[in-house]
Amino acid sequence: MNYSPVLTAKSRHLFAKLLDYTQGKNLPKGKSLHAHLLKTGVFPSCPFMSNTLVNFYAKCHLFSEAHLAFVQISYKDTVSWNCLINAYSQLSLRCYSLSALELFKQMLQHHTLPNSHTFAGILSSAAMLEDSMIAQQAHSFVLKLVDSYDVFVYSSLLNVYCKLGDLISGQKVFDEMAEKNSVTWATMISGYASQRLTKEAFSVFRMMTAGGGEGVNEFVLTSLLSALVSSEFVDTGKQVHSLAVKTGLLSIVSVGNAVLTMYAKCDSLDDAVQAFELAIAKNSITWSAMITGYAQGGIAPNELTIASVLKACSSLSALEQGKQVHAHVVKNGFSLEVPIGSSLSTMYAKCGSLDDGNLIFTRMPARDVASWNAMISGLSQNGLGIKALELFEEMQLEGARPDYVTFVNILSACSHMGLVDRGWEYFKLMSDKFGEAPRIEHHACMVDILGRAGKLYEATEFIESATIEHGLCLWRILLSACRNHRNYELGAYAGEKLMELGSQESSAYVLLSSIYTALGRLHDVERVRRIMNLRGISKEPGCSWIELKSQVHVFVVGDQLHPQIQDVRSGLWRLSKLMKDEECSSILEELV
DNA sequence: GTAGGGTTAG
Repeated sequence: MNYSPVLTAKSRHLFAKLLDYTQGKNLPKGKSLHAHLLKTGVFPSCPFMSNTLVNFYAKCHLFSEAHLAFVQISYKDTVSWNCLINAYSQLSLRCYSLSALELFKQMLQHHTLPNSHTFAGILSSAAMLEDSMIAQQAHSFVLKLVDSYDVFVYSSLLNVYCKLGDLISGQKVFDEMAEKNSVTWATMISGYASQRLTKEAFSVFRMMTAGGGEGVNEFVLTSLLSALVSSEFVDTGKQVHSLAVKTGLLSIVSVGNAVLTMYAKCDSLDDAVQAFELAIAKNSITWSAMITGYAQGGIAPNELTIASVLKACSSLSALEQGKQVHAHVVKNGFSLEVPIGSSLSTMYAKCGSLDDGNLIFTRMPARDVASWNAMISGLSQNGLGIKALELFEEMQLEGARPDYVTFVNILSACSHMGLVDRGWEYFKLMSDKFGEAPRIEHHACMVDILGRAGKLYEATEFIESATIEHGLCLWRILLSACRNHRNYELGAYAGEKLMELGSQESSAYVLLSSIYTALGRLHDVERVRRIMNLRGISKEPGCSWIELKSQVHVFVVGDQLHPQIQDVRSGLWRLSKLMKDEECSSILEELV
């Protein structure tokens, strides 16, 4: 069946909607439009509607859906292939770059002619893989198939040569380009910067700004700043810094980070610290840069700075960097008093290095409540709940006064170990002995304790008698517990409460509708879905990643793409079987 | 009518 290339007014309207959903990553609406297009036969026979659908799933990061839609398209044209190839190459992960190249091979085998859009993606995959063979092959393809000097393709080509360290070829491509834009300039500058060719990087920048400062953006500035790598450039660095202020670009986090790093590399640690303290936006890179700056600078920061850097290490679980700071503490002869001792033990405990944390903790001349809390929570989170409770007793013997955080920690320890009575005991002790009114966190812990232990009606009664605001999260915890214990009636009750209270969490709605499905109440399933749509709540695809040998592996729900996905699945199956005996398989069942 | 390129740390 061939589809007429001319769209009716109605189809044109639907097409505009699909584009709209793609931009807004509106998964539920896009999916229901997909179903409609399938019913009317527009998908998979209408080429550009189908291509847009592939792109829609790719933009929503549902790659298996995108792949499936792509496979189903009746007549795959160049754009169909490009949608999928570029979706993979944009992920900037080695395994997906390989998938992009594999698709390109298949595209050629299907006698589909690639065009400039194809090469933009293929070249960025080649850059990701730092594969010079692929780069050269793609280059000769470009010379044959892309007639004009397409600025996208040539920027990618320039980029791949820069990544390979071949600045001769890079400069040649750069010179040949008829049209240059900010991306081109930034790429050329960063190419020279990465080879520590500071003079060349700056001469490119001067060429760029010769006709006024147009086109200077955050990419250009960060690239330029990265070229300033030693103290001889500190004055130049200050000029670039002031340019960043003048243009207002300093408020962008990447620019702020680059300024900080520049000062640290130019041995101007005071300026780096000032840049850090004045930074409007900070992220993990900011902290990382500051820590490295201290580590390389050899200048001893004061106690409070060390403490705040250690705190950053804790929240980022940055054990290696935390150790670097510890080395500084030792080298510069700081004592283990508060705040340094406290933040050090906290850092080790939060990073899961309990023995080191405990060592610091016991050596401290005096401990503040934060160090007690950190050790207690470290023990509890690493499966040593009994030890956590013992430490709580020890804390009281030493005369330290527990605060509300302490109680959150010991209640969650009780929850992990299934200690219902102890939980109640501590919950009451909190107000009776220490005059601390239980907060929402403590209520949440209690619901969790009761829920895990299967005391679902007691938990319900607890929630309904609680005189505390934000009861929403309590019902949410109960709902999960009901699902785990397969008490669907009570689960439906909790779910209805959540909807009534106007929960915005997609997972609550999904759970509730799955409970109604299990109960066979299909019109209720429909009702929940309707309310969810009405309130504009969409289900974000679950995504997780781990780092192995400096390579990040990403997994999305329904993933078919990871090269070892079969091994991962069979591994999960094995684990699930093992866990069946332990009666906790419900968590894994959803994964497999 | 649908698809594309670049930066900062370690």
